[in-house]
Amino acid sequence: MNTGKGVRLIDVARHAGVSMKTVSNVVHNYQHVTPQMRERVQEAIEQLGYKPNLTARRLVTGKTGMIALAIPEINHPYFSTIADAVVVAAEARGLRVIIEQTDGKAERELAVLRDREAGLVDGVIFQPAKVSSLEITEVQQGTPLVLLGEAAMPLSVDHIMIDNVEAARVSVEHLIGLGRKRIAFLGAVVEDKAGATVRRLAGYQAALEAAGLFSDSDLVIQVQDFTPGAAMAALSQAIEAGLKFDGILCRDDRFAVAALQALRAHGITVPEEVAIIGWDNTELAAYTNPAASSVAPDKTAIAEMAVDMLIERMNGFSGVGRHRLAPFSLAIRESAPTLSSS
Amino acid sequence: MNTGKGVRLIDVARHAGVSMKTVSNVVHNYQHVTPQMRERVQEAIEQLGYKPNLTARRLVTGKTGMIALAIPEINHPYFSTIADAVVVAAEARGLRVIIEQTDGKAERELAVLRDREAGLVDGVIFQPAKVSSLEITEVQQGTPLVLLGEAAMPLSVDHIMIDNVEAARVSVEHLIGLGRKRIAFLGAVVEDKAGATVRRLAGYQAALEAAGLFSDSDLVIQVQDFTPGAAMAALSQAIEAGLKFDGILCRDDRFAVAALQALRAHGITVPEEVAIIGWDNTELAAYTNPAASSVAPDKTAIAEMAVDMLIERMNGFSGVGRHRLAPFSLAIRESAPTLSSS
DNA sequence: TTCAAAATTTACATCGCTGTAAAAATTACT
DNA sequence: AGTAATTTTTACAGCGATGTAAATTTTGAA
Repeated sequence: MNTGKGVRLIDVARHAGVSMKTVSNVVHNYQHVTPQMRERVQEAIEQLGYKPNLTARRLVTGKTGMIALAIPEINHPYFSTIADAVVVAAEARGLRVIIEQTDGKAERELAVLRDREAGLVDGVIFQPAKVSSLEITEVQQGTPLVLLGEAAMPLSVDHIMIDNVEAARVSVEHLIGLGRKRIAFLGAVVEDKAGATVRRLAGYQAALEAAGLFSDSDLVIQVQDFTPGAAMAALSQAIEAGLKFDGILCRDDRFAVAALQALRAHGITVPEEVAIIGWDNTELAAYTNPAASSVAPDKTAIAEMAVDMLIERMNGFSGVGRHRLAPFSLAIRESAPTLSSS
Repeated sequence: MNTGKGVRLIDVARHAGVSMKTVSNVVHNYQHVTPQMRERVQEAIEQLGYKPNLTARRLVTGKTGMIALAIPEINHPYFSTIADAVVVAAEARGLRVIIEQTDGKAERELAVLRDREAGLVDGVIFQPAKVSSLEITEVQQGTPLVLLGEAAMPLSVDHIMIDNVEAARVSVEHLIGLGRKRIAFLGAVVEDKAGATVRRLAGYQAALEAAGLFSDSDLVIQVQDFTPGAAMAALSQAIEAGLKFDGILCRDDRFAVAALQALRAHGITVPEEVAIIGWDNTELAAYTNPAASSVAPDKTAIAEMAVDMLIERMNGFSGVGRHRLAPFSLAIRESAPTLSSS
């Protein structure tokens, strides 16, 4: 009998008077096992309370059954929803998820890719914030990888995002449909050089031009960083400097919340005087006052596409990077309602 | 040379012309290695790009270096903050975290407890919602476990929460200090039988009685479930039934948001006519309009206490369950400001 | 009944690393 | 210099499961 704490395969085998491999076959539901043998082994398993040791199994198979999800911060309404969706999607496919926070720091993002210790996970889903496409290709070691978001998308790596240009276009179109003529963009974040901002601005401008509206660069409001405080300060300053506008497309829901606060502080009504659309459709948007309309990426779809693509890679697919667009919609709420109720 | 993909310890050993154990010693910074030997091995490690295989290491040591955090849902502002804090605390102590969502289902909660035997993680931090103290003791088999929250706290298991009675008392005291006389509690959730509600109600009542106020059971508002919608419906119904009150202590921030919406829908001003205090001090509370005061559990402290207690258990401590109270404060915002600004 | 083919079961090497105990090299002390 | 004490390095047996190939039993056809 085994002296340690755990019951091993060999303990079960001896107890049932069979070989280890037969027990293993029963555990794995291997088809060529006679019913009576299966029953005998099953009984031994239950009597001894045997639980397979995953670590040992992994050492032999070389698979961990785990994937990593690396995101800037868990404690962010968008990312926590993505994390939720990825965990659910992975679980449905028999995988477990380790969540890694990069804090949006380049160094930590690289650490995720470099994979200091091998064999922790079979693959990685990664939403970068700082690291460039080039750095990713240089550092990536052959561990299956799927990228999320707009920050980096090297041609060689699988990647998923929503069509930001189109989403921005649709949003601005919605504002125009409400009769708005001077629509601002909050905001162009200084540290976000190559990412979402450019695409969203492109869609923003395209919609304006398509409607024959003048796109005034003063209406593109610069924000120092990603905090709501910075957005509120930037917008307040613009208002106080005399900027006039009747609609705002916000870079994310936190900025939308900041915009609501800034407008309220200046006695400007929403949506009467200014209509607002946020981005990400997080819980925040539903709970503000007034509730905020928001671009709604299909987070479940993103997660499922990501996990599926990752599994294909883990199963040996090695084609060039696939770049997919996930669906999105526009969640309509009070801050930029439909025309009928406006 | 190794035919497979990974460079192994033995490959490094041969390359450097030393034994495997010496390489292992260098990797582990074992002190009794001569500097020149260390350098020689280090060079081989770098030349070959060796990464230790965690799975193999685990099989030998029996430690995984990972802990599980089991919570009802990641995508909830309170739990995502806790998750954040636990990940940070664990990482600072050299541990990685697997996050498991139980969806608040008893079945999944039990699965979490049973699962540990499989050697996936070295310990579990678990915030139960449904499972009883008895069930936990029955299923738990000596694997390190630390419980969070108010739902279950078997004597035999380590446990952390804030002093709910005291927190409720302080909150109601604050409302009384603002001159409020009829203070409601939103809400007593039907399915939460033995948990937080009882404690918070006790503190609520204690504060009322200490101030010589009548505690009217009509002011304890029943809510069907934990969704904001249910809370909003319950409060709206109470208002329409003619219930009068000038302050509300809410069970959590989502309820506080719901209360704000219900009051607004009925044209009742906050904080002038009704002052509101939420619970958990999540991001939501800061972003509502008006911003909501909220009971603020010290989430960092909770996470650090939990990880530290778990590590002690993992290191062999086997005393009786320790029950600790984590600090909390009252985050004051517009919905129930300080007297001077009210 | 006999023998080849197919279905079950077995024995054991192997995955990559670490712990142990022993060997070798170095240092310290008469 | 000679021997004991100490430090450094080595050899190799596991950790607990699975994959392979061989051994055994069962089945089917002649």
